[in-house]
Amino acid sequence: MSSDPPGFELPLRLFLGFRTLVDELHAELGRQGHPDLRPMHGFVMQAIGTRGTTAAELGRRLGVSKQAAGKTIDTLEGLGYVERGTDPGDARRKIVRLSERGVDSLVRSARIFDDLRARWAATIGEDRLHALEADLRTLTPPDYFPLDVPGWFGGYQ
Amino acid sequence: MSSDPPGFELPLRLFLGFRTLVDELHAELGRQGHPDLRPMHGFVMQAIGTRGTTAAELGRRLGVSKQAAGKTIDTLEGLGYVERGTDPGDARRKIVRLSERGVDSLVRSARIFDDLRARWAATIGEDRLHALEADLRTLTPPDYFPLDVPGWFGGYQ
DNA sequence: TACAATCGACAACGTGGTTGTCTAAAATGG
DNA sequence: CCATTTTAGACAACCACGTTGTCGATTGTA
Repeated sequence: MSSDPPGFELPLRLFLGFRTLVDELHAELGRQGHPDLRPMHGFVMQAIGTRGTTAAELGRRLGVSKQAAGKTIDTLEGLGYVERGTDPGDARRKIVRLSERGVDSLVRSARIFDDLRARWAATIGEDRLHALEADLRTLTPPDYFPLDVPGWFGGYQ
Repeated sequence: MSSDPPGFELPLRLFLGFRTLVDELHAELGRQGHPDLRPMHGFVMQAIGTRGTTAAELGRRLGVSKQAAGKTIDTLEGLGYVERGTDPGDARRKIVRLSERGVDSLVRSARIFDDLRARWAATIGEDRLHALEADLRTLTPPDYFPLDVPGWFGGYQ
């Protein structure tokens, strides 16, 4: 099929779709009181979850070292999105939990993403969007959540 | 429509699709003699093009400072993928051109991406993949090529 | 009880990004 | 024609995020 698009357009479009959605999310998030959040912060907080976790566990979940996870937690703690506590059953562990502000940002993010999805559905149709999501679900690994994006893309080794 | 997927799945799937394709590209690229290329290098070389460019122009094209573009060129030059030359008509400008090795990596990348696209077409069907590409083309800006990914995602401001 | 494994912290380093400053060369304008 | 502004590239200082290596403290285990 010589009429097929060249293969390099596909990754570019996927990235642009991702970037467009995330940029619009953060523009709106900024208007709603969270101007200092970066794209990766949302993924990290999602990975922390409502039950909390530790730096080492977070690192494993995100595919980065525990030191890198610890630094990111430092940043989020400085911004007021997470809080550190102790584990009564294990003096080594320090539990990281979302603060009220952290939960608020996740709630708003979910709502904004729903709105953005609705706009996409209005543009190409709900059936087409549904098919797009279904196809991507087929083509991508199910439980994969890599968050080493800066290093992965730019190359820290 | 309470049966619609939550909005946050869409950006995640788009990113995973992008990441899956690029990871498989670089795995194969590594087997074909280019093990030290990072994801961003391909985008940068694509932006340099066969006609060559300058650091300042490259920075404008990629949305980063000329200093950042210059550093990336330093890296690619050290890896042997680009070469610096002078501009006979303007002593200030230093033209950056793809080396033979750089062109080879782009040719191989294009072929590998075509193969990966064919595999996706075999999985979900050429018509569905065609629709997916067409929809993404509708939903994303046409001539946008942002390469500040590490900073954009992680946050250098 | 001695030993191994785990957690969190610290240090050193590499890479990519930024801004600011500087010199040289080119474009502009009176 | 010359003075001024603009542009390109190099250099330095700095920040963010990643890595590996090391360490003390705590927990699990043979």
